[in-house]
Amino acid sequence: MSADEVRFMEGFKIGEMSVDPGTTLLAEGQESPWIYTVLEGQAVQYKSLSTGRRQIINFVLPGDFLGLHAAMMGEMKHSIEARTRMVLCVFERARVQEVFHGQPARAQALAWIAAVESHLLGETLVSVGQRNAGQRIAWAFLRLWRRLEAMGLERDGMVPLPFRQQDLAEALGLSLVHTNKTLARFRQAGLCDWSGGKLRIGNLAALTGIALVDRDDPEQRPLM
Amino acid sequence: MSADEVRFMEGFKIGEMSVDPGTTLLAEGQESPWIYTVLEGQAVQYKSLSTGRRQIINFVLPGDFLGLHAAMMGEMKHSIEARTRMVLCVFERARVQEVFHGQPARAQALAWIAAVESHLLGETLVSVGQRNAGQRIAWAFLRLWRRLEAMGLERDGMVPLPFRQQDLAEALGLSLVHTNKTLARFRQAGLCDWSGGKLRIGNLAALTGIALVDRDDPEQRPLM
DNA sequence: CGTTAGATTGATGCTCATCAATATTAGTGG
DNA sequence: CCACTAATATTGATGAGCATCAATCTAACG
Repeated sequence: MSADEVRFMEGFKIGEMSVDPGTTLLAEGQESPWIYTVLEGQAVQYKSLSTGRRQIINFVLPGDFLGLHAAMMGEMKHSIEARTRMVLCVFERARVQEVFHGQPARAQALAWIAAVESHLLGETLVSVGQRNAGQRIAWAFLRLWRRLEAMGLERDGMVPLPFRQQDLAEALGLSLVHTNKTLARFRQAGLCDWSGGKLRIGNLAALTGIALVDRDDPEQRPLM
Repeated sequence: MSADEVRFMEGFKIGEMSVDPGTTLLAEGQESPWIYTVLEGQAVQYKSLSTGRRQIINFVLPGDFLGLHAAMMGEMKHSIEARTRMVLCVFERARVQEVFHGQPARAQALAWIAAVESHLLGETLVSVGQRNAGQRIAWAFLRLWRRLEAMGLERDGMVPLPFRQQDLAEALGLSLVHTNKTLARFRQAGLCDWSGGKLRIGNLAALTGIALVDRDDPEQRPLM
């Protein structure tokens, strides 16, 4: 996935950009003239409800492409908010059209990105729809761990995970309190420890066992 | 969306195909040589867990494109099972590559389809993650009603909805029993009546009020 | 050193899952 | 055309998981 995104951006880049934590990169309903890929930093992608609730759709990691909906549909269908300082590659949204005329590899990469996004959302839906709190958290941690490790961000058995418990709760359709208590149980059981913005997996096998309610093989998955 | 799909298929079609209810059109993990668009009939799109549970990812209606994941990623990431007799347009998966070389409109249509799919999955995730049983069902009914009505399938104030309560439950992450009881409440309240494979909306305003916990305007949405 | 964002912990009760029957409908073969 | 079977829908009872409310605690920061 990352390889495709890199291929997509080459020679198409407008510039680089650096933003502070808390910055809203793209806003729901907005017709941003820019789209991005993430070089450094992490963010959350969410949808808001009028009640003030939010559903976090995805955690944004280095290598991710931002603005697919803006690129294809003109406007964003969710918002993206930085959780750390971030460095981004900036592209002009309007020029996405060109890609489909005469740049087949890039066009395909874009469609690929979209297909993978829908695949991952499907997986998330399964988790939120069918699993209990512990299973959802275990699943999310493993998914994040794998991606971050694959990006080479693992150090001393830990990966950077600079989100709030509230973010995780909103990603998994849980309350903050229940998320907190489940995290405490995991920590006590030595399964994993997420604190200070770092995630450490204490017992990979056990955590996998909890998360593995589906038919996926425990091996590395190509799309993560 | 439907318009794009039609554009995608023209002059690319291999043949038509008719299947009986219960047929599995595409199976999770399978590398199908075919992809489809739906001319008639309805189906469910789901992912299975090893526990026997299933998460229904989407209800498939006429006009839908089937096999995006197979087209872009080689293998299906979910299964599709017919719930009625269906008539389908059949295409050769292998030829999807050609689309990106020299058929920009079709390539764009494909990317559009993928983007819309990810958008709709995001909406579903919000529903399952943030709303209670009644809200989820109201939301699902309105979504289905709009699409079916837009397809011209409304008749006598009813649209065909040939799914089981179990299907709806699995789509919304609810138990069959609770779904059934919520449907009974809705029926008694005169909000809507789903029985005999037909959905009738009794009180559109009230149902919308229940479902409308988000910021969407109550008007027709372009992507449905 | 006060202020604020985030994390933690306890108490309470509602929503919803689960178990278990029974009712209904549709489909099938004699 | 009617018993027989299987699939689906319906209803009641029970309790677990989780949301919610309300404090308190910790850490970062100007």
